[in-house]
Amino acid sequence: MTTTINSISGLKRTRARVTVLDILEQEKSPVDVKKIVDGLGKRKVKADQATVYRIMDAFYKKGIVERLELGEGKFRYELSKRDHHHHLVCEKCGSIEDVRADAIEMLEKKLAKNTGFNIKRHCLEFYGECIKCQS
Amino acid sequence: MTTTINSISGLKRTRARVTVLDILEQEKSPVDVKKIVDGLGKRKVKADQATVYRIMDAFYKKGIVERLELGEGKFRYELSKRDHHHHLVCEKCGSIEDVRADAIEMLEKKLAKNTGFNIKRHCLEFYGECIKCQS
DNA sequence: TAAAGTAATGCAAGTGAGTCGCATTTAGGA
DNA sequence: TCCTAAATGCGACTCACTTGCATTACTTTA
Repeated sequence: MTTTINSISGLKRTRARVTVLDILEQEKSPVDVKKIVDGLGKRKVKADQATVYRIMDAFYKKGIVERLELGEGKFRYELSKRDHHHHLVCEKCGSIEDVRADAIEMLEKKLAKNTGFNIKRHCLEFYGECIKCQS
Repeated sequence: MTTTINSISGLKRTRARVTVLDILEQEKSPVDVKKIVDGLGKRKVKADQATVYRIMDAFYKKGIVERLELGEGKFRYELSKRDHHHHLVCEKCGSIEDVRADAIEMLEKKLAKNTGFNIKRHCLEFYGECIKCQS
């Protein structure tokens, strides 16, 4: 299934935006803005970095992408998938694997009930060493 | 219980560092570097921001403080407490409450077993609306 | 308690991520 | 095809954080 801008009203279907979506679809790991700008360049689509920041911001606000902070002091983005998931971040090689953790949803409900806090989303990431780096 | 630098070998006990620890003890919520610099100023301890960044980095590497990214594009710090906890971040007023979520530890063990990933730490934060802001 | 050596700091400049204002271009509806 | 709001490019700017280097000040040891 490919993500299209048409499916989200309010955003014009520009060359840059379409190509950004394409880049996000190719990538299995969350990407930063720099990588997106590079990816656009490779595809002969020139777009200023300010434009890319604005695109990512628009996509984020529309819920088209998720925005992650992985302890690097910058944001990474990935397409919002239907299956909510989290990440295993290797602190040695920087690889990022997806991982499901359904138990969180229940925990979230419980916490909301106990604290009265209206929890809308959460962020759960695991850091350590991937299998390759353990050898 | 007060945190002391003596208890962690390898760091000199300077005025700035002692005062930073004091500031962290006073604060219930995780603080950013700006607030620490301000806090030092209020206590008549002048310290350059570069120094504060170096102090926080040293504390973080020694495990004296935890370093958090709460979706703001900057880091916050809090004293490493014996009881591991997470945060409820209000997206309206910015308040940050502590919350325990022991279930995570079990989940982490399970994930490590299933994936082969050597998980060393995790980051779990909840975002939404606090009770006050719900009125 | 003074000297010495190393770690910490101040200062100033630099980097990198992200933002903003404004003039120009373009998508897409009339 | 025309018109207009939305999107973009460009340049300058902010903000978090870092670095190099000269100076200061802990702490050890004599």
